[in-house]
Amino acid sequence: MRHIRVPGIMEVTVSAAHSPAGAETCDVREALDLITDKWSLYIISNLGGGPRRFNELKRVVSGVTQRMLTVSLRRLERDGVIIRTVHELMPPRVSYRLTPLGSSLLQAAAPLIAWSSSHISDIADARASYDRDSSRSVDIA
Amino acid sequence: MRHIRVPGIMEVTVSAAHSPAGAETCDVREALDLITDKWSLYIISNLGGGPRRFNELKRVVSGVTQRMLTVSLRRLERDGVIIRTVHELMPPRVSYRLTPLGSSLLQAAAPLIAWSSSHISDIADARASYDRDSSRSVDIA
DNA sequence: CTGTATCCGGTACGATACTG
DNA sequence: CAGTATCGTACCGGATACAG
Repeated sequence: MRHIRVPGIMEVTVSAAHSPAGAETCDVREALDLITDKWSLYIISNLGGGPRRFNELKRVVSGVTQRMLTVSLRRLERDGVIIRTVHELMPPRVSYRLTPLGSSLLQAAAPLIAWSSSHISDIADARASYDRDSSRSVDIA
Repeated sequence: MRHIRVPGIMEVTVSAAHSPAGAETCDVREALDLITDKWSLYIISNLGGGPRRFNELKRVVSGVTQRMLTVSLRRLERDGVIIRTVHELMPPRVSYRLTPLGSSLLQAAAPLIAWSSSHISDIADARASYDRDSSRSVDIA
C-alpha cells in the first residue's frame, strides 16, 4: 500500500492515533471525487448485480436523466471502473459491467451504502431537532 | 433494519440477487448526500482522532476555506453527526467531536477511504489510458 | 480565535430537441 | 435503443472584508 499524505484520513483504518504532521497536497481527493457526484454510486451499485443495458440503468436509477446517465457512465469508464460493450445489432445494444477495480470499489462502498439506508431516520430526526431548537441551546462546556 | 427502496443498492450487502421491482422515490440519497460534498468526509475522518478545535481543523483539512469549514461543520451538526461545544473563554474556544452516529458513519466510510487511497494510481492509469486511446478502441462484443 | 456577510464565477445538473 | 447537442439555471465553493 502506498504512503498516505493526508493526516487523519488513515487514522480510521489503523487506529485512533494522533497524526502529528501538517497537511500537504491531497491526493486522496482524486479518488474520492469518483463517487462524490450525484449518480455514480447508484450506477455502480446497480451494476453489482451483473451487466446492464443503457435503458435498464435509466429505469432502475430513479430520477436520472438521459444526459446525466451518459455523462456519468463515460466518466466511470474513463476512471476504469466500468466497461462499455457495444453489441453489433439492430436495434443497437450497449451493455455496461464493472471492472475488477469497479467491483472492489463497490465492495468498499457497500458499508457506507448500508449505513446510509439504515440511518435515514436518525438523520431526519437530528435535522428536525436542530431546526426546532434553531436558536440557542448551544452546547456550553 | 428498514426496508430498502432502491433496487440494486442492497444487492451488494445481501448477495447478487436480481431485483425485480421498479424504482420508486429514493430515500437513500438523503443520507448519502451527507458525504457527497467536498469536505465532510475529510472533516469527519479528522475528528476520528478525537475532538478538534476550529483552527485545528482548518489547518489539517488542507485547502478548506474558513467559510466552507463553517458551512460544512454546521451541516454536519444539523445532521447529528458532530457536536459543537463552546468553551466560555477568552479568547473563544470551540471544539467539535463526533456523535455516536458520526462514529458509526466514519466506520462505514473507512473502507471507502482506504480504497481511495490505495487505488489512486489505478485510476490515474485508467484515465491516462482512456485519454491516450481517445478515439476508437471500443469494446465490441 | 471563531466566526458572518457579501459578492461572484464555474460547473454540475436538468429540460428539451434531434440523430444513427 | 442509445445516445449528442444546446441551452438555461441553481448552487457549490472561493475571495475578501468585517465582527464579537
